[in-house]
Amino acid sequence: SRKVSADIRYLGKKGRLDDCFRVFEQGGVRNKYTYTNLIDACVRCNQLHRAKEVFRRIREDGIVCDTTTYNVLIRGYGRAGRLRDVFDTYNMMLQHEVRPDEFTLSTVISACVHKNMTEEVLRVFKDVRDQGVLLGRPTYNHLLSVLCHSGRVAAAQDVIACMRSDKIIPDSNTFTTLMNGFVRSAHPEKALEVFNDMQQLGLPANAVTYTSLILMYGRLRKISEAFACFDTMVREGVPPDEITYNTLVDICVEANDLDHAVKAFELLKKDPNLQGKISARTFTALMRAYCQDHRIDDALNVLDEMDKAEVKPNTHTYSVLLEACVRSGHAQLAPQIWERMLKSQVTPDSIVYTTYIKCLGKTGKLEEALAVIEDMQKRGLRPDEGVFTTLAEVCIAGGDVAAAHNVLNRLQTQNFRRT
RNA sequence: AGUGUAGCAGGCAUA
Repeated sequence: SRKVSADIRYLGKKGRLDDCFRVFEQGGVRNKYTYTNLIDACVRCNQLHRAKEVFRRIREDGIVCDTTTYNVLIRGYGRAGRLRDVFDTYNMMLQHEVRPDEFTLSTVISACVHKNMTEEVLRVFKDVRDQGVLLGRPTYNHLLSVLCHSGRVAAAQDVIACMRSDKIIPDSNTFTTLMNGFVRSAHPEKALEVFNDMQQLGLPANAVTYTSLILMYGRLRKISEAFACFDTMVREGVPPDEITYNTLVDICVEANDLDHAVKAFELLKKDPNLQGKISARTFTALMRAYCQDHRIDDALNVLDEMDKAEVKPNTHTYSVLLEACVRSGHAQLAPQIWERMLKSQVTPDSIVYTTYIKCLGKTGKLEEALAVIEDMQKRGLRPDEGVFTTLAEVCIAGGDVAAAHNVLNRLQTQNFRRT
């Protein structure tokens, strides 16, 4: 049983879901461990419908599942953004008298980030605490981050009080987490207050802390303050890391400030700690800056620069480029770029495919666009809702309504809900 | 035995 479970887990992490099922069936061991690992594998491979099916089979087999089984399923729903199912599963768990634990809380929190579901999160927090479970610092930090994100300052203060009564002293990470929550809330400037509190308590700020501050200035469209913050960081002896630079470039792009984006990129090049090593992520950020300015040539130059530096582009690189082609009226360049992508051994994902379909549609290549589905399947990729939706739009724009219907019918057979 | 846990980018949908 242990071996079967371990194999399923290993294969699931590798994305080899069919092998997981094979091992499960052939292993002949059916208990809560093998079942739970199988569900987990389905979730990791984004095959929620199979996860649900396995969960149903547990019951039919008369096996009692435990907290972990529910946690794994909840995580699956959370990743799919299906919040109602998250809480339905949670309630089912309580009904069956399976006790939620720290993992449950943390999983629910992850599911609720970016959604305004703080009441529900607080309820789970209360349930778990009522069980007498002592929570660790990471879980508290996680919880605080969601609360700040939703602007629930008072609730966050209550949680900090709970933390202290559990003898967990808020540390630098706690404060940084609070800042991050606020930066993404409706009131990014609150992050600065937290930063000041932190300084007063004498807690050290690290690269994450300063990067959050930089992001805050970006959100407030204060680019020069963001750069000043970067200078302070360096002066205080906190070495910026790659994410700091990426953030700097990104906020300039958001603010439509190409000059500063280039400046941030130059700063990175000069950083002795990074030794001139520039990742695909960073190059892509710079490309976005040019793309936003409709400077496709310059964006393509960045691609050349990557080749020269022997940095392999990734799927983001190409989706950014292709999207820029659509937006800047250069969709005719797409097939060339696509070939270049394949040549550099980048395996396109659904997002790159969707963007490519947009390009093909814009240049009236309906046939090619429709052929994309087969191309994806040949690669063992399951087209997602975005691919189908875009393809249908392209058909309609091309005046072929029948083809659009066809696409939507296929979408239904693929187990997707139509939106 | 198994699940979660501080900062970054792309299409579609959603507001």
